[in-house]
Amino acid sequence: MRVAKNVVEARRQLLADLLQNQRYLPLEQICSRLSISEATARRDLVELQKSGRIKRTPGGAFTEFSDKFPSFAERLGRDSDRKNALARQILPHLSSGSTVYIDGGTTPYALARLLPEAEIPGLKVVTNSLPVVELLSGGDVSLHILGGDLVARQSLLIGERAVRAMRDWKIDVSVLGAEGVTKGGFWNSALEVVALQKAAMANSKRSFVLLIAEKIGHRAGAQLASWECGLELITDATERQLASARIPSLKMERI
Amino acid sequence: MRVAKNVVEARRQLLADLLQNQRYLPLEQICSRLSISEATARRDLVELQKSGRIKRTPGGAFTEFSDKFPSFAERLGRDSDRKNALARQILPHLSSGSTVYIDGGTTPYALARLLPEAEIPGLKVVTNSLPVVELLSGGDVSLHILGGDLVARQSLLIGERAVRAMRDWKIDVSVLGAEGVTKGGFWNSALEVVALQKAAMANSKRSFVLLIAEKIGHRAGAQLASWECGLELITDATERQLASARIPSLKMERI
DNA sequence: AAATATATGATTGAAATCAATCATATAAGT
DNA sequence: ACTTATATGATTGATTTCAATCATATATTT
Repeated sequence: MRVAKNVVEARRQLLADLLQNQRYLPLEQICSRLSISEATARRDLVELQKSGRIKRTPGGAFTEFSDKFPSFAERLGRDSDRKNALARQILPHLSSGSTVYIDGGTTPYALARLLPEAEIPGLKVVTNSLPVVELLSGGDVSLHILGGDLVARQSLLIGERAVRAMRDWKIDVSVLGAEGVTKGGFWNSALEVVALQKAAMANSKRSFVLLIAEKIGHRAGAQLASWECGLELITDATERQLASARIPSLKMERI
Repeated sequence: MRVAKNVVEARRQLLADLLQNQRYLPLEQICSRLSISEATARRDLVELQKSGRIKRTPGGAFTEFSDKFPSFAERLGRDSDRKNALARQILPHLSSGSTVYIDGGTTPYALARLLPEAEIPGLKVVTNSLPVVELLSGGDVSLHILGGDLVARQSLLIGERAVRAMRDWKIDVSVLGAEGVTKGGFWNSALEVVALQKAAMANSKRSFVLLIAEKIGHRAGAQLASWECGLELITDATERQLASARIPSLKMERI
């Protein structure tokens, strides 16, 4: 029987995500996980293959792209030029021998991508982000990982143990991501993420938030910091965008 | 017709490399690229799958993991059948809801490979090994990572912070690797690795060392434990091999 | 040099997979 | 409300894939 178009599309998206995570799924598993018949599964696979999002094999399907940290990889591509530009503003603050904390999230990850070619001698990197670890492992920065609980979909470490591990560090520069900023301060979605970011701020001489223009004026569930906390904003938003969201133009770098 | 062993091994290595690069190859392509019959291709795939270096699909094969951890991947293939067999002895000790610590090293890694299909409900995995993280992330075990300093070549976490993080845990079963065992006890090469393993033992109800027969009688730079520490040996060595190294036959499982 | 072990390709029957077709229930269009 | 379009599950016969078996040539061992 016919079902609503959006239902079909949602299911196919789900299947694509599932395959991103699992890399390969036999047809049988696709059927059982999505509770659909073999015929429908095949039809979905045909469509997803047409749009190039997956590849099929006899008896299953897989994703060509597999970054090990998939949902992360999805978001990664978006606006990556602009994220790079933001991250580049951080580099002057990273002196040789200093310690930088790179937070989870795609924008701070952009900084990690710049580090190998920046060649800052004796730089120590502390992070809770597995993609950052994967990217920098084998390079010549000294790499340190907070412990904690893995949030698989985000591939980052959080939880009480991560916060405790953070307290062990003296950070020179923290680089954080956020969901939005309003005149009330900085916002993020998950409490546990914010808890760790607060710990990072408390242990850092300076803390930066990288934020692309679209996120100006947005707020989310958990407040990271108010404007009085010394958190510094780096954004590519224009003066007008900032003014219209009534962001106080305190410490801030624009590009 | 029989061909030299090294030829076979070289061809299989080539196939593994090919798959690393291509991610997925249909059987037909494998045959033509390596100029081998379907039967031989299948046999090669079976072997490579046994050693965990590839995964098969109907009509082809693909690689599950990136070569991000190269030196690790190198050692991985060797003796993997036997390592799997050793690791399998651990499974009965992992009850649902329990917490297992999986140490760095290729032998404990073999255990991680068994976990997804073992499907132990509510199992918590604590580890200092990034390959283990990579393997299990996205699966349905609850995954926790010790913090610490990354040893790039080994892709594992060590150092004082790792030891401290370990103290936060109550482990049911620790699974450790070692360089050798003598009548004097268990040995490993690096002091820092041993320090972490000792912490693991101290926080575990039971601790196992997986050791393939060749390592019986070897000693290395740092002593992990003497025989009185309750560390349990799981090995595929014969009674004779053990006797000739004068290993006391205390707690021990052989296969 | 002789005996043994084994890697290979070919074959084969069984099982799995595939695309196509069909009836039907329900969404979307009028 | 009525008609049309289509997403779905079931079925089917053709095709593909698989593991097992076998004969043979050549490594390896004795």
